[in-house]
This record gives sequence, C-alpha cells and structure tokens, in this order.
Amino acid sequence: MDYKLPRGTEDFLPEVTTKREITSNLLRSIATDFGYHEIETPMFENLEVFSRTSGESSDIVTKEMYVFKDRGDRMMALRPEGTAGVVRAFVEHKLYATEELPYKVYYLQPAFRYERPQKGRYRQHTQFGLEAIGASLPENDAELILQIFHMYSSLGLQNFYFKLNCLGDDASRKKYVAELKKYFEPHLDELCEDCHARYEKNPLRILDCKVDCNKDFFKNAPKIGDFISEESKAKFQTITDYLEEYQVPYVLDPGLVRGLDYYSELVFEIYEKGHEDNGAIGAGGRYNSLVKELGGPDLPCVGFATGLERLIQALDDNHIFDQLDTGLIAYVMPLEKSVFQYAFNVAMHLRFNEIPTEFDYACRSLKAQFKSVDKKKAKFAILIGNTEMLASSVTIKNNETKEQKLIRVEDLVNFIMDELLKMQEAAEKEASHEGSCCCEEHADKDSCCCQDKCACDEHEHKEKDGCCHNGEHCECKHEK
RNA sequence: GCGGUUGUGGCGAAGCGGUUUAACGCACCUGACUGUGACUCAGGCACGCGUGGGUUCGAUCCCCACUAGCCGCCCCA
Repeated sequence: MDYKLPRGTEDFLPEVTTKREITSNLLRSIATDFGYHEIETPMFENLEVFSRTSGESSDIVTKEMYVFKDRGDRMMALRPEGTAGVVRAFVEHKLYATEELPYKVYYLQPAFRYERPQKGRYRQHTQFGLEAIGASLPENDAELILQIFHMYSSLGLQNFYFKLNCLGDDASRKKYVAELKKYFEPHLDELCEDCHARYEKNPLRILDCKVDCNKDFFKNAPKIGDFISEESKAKFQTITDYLEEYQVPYVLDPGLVRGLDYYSELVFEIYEKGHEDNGAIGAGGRYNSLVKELGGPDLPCVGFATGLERLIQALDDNHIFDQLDTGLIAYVMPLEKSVFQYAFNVAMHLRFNEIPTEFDYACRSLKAQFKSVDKKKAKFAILIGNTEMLASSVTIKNNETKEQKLIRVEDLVNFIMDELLKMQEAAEKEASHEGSCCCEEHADKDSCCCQDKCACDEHEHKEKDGCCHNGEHCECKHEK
C-alpha cells in the first residue's frame, strides 16, 4: 500500500523549511518594525464567519471551502483566508473598546482552499497577512504599501511592482455595479460563457475579460471613474503621491477587482515583472464594511496577504537562496573503532559549547567521511585516530583552506571560534569588494571584469572610485 | 468545476507487444588505497515500469477505469 500526501498539499523537507524560516523571520521582523503584533486564530471557524465576509456568491464560498459538520452538528469551515478570523476576533473581544486604533496585527498561518492544484497553488498554503483595523486615513494605505515594498526589497526581490485600483466607497461601487449590469444586459448574447457567470456573480470582472474585451460595446461601458466620489479620488491621489515620493513602482489597472466582496476603495496586487503568469505574489486593499458586517462598530480597515509558498518560489527564481549555508561547523571523524567513544565525547563537547557538529556514527572509510564533510558543507573536519586520542587532541582541518593542525581538546572550542571570526572577517572584506566593480555590464561577479581583465575603451575603469582594479585596466573579451 | 498532457530505480532518462537478466548518465555503497578527500579501475544498487482491471500464448509497451503531477481556463496567495 502506497501512502501519498493529500492532493494539493506538500511536505516541507528540511531544505525547504530553512527557506521558510528565513523568509518568515524577515517578514515577522519587519512587521514588528512597523508596529504590528502577531495574532493567531483557529484554523476553522463557524461557516458563517467566512460566508458572510467573503460574499455568499464568491467562488471561495461556493466551491472552494472545506466545509464539514462537526459531531455537534455545527457547520464549520477550514479557513480559506486570514482576514475574516482576525476581524471576528477583534469584534468578539471588543478590542475596539480597549485598544488604540488602528489595531495592527499580522499572522502567518495555513489556509485551505479546495481548488485544482497547480504550480504556486495548493489546497493548503501558508498566508502571511497584515491587518490595520480602524485605519481610516489614506496615509495608512500608503504606509502599508511602503511596508510591503520594504519587505519584498529586503527579501531580495527586485523586479516587482504594484497594480492599483480605486473601487470607490461601497455606495458608489454598488451604484456602478448596477449601471454596469444594466449596460451589459442587452449584450448578454454577445458575452462569453465565463462572462455570463460574471454577470451574475461579479459584474466588475466582465471588464477584465480577455475574450470579449475588444468588442465594440466594451468601449462604451460605464467607467468606474464617473461613479467615484471626489473624496475617494482625493484619497487615492494621496496614496499615489506617497508612492511617487518613495519611488515605489506601480501601475494603475482599472480592471483590477478582487475576488472577495468585502473590498472597497483601494485594491492592489503585487507582481513580478515578466512573471505575471505565476500570479500575484501578494494582494490587499481596504475592507471598510467588514467589521460592521461581523457585528462590530463601523471601522474602516486596510490589509494585505501573501502566500509564503509563492513568495519563496519567487525568491528561488531570483536565486536568493543559492548560497544557503547549512550552518554546520564541525564534522567529527573517528578513524577507527577503537577511538569511537573518544570521538563521541569530542562531538558532544562541541555541541554542548554550541558548535553545530555532525558525527560519523558508522565509522566509515576516510574517503566516505570526507565526502560527507563536503556534502554537509562542514567548515571543519575533525580527524580522530589513535595518535590524537593518546595526546588528548584532535586534528582539525579547515575545509576551505585545507590547512590542518593538531589541537588539544581543551583548546578546541576557542580555536574554532577564532577561526570562524577570521573567516567571517575575510568574507566581509570580499563582499565589500564585490559589487564595487565599476562597469555596469559586469555587475554580477561571475563575469566581473576583475577576473578577465579588459582593456577596451568601453570599460574605462581608471577614474572610478572603488573599482576593484585600483585604477588598472582589465582585459575582457570586448574588443578594443 | 472544464480542457489538454504526462507518470519507468534517490534523480535524469532509453525501451513502445516476445534476446529486457529493464540500457545509459548522475547520485549512492564496497574494494584496489589498512590516517586525508581528486582521478582511474573493479564490483554493487528496479522480484519492477503510478494503481486496479481487461485484451493476448505473452504486456513497461494495446484498451478501460482510477489516481497523481504539470499546463491552459475559471479563480486565487
């Protein structure tokens, strides 16, 4: 019998959990910098919590939720997204009465949707989200986007941008939707099958249709801009002004409509340039009516969510994790059975002194052990044979420089610490050297001109400060 | 939910009805090399070809169903 993981789920093996940890640590840390605190809500809620907030007719509610009846005959649902639970908690604990507003929380939790799996789309995915409840100012919106910009940049993404749209307030949006339906009604026959469904469920999406968008009557469809109040426009302008000031890359997309009914005013999505097919690597907007919808006061909110898996996919595509260190420092190698226990003690000694250490339990051949040293990327090989044991020592070999030395066990920890410090300093020195190559074409270090010196006119390096050649020409393959 | 496509060892990948004891490459293990990792050489590594049926004297190869991955649509993180 083969057991397989459920469709659309994945196992995160150590190689991946490391990436997840690095990424989520950074997200958490920046969230904290911006005044957010972590919140955790249950993985399932009463079905109502989600069906009310996401919209009865939304795809998420009608066909994507994991719904089940518990033993007490209650209709429950695995959370399909993070916002509803957070707002429910906010209302339930009457935090509007005791907490200062905006109430800013972040979460990093799994969410579940019964969808057909594809790359970057899973039935269980991990959502990172930010919610600012009771945030009414356009400055709050701008702040959120700047925070996201900062987060993604810090993670190492470079070619991402925001798509923005303004939906107007609830009243004007409703009015617009009504007008839109009225306008498309006589053209229903000409609309594609999908658009028929959209007409009923989410008419705004018709405007986004790739099949019908070139038809004549599309051009005269009512424009959302004509329905949005001056106030909404002014707020939206404030937001984009901030983005300009901070040079956040964005485009306006009047077709941008979010799938959840609760959005109003600002909506946005984040994409990677050239990788739009991969889907958004984050999205958010305002949900001004949601708190009230769940029985709380009329408090406007703005929030954002991203899928950790998609984010990591994007980081992988950008080679952010290529140089991942395993963190292993020492690999203890017993060379013969007779020293096994002595070697074991050395390994334990290192571990008790917080030096990540691996140990060859099988006492394999030297060749096999050295292979493991390389595979596990240990910084030092620690060889232990009879000679070492009799001298209460070990032979420690730096796996980078290949230098080796006999060291007494009592000095081993200090020796390793010193060596690590030296290696770190050297690495920092080199890092400051890289990237300072003056020619733009060779910005990446592999083809850096310091390696294959260049003498062409195109690559004058003389007068630039910080050039790695110190004023010398290099001779790259470019012809003079 | 709809359409398409694929599924051979840890990975990549040949084979497309019977000389297949399932090629080859990578990885891995052992030894030549009983204390220094390369290279080389010699071995080893699929009772099995996603699962279950069927056709056939015979099926990895044909048919059906199921299942899973991937791609497109819908939608979405």
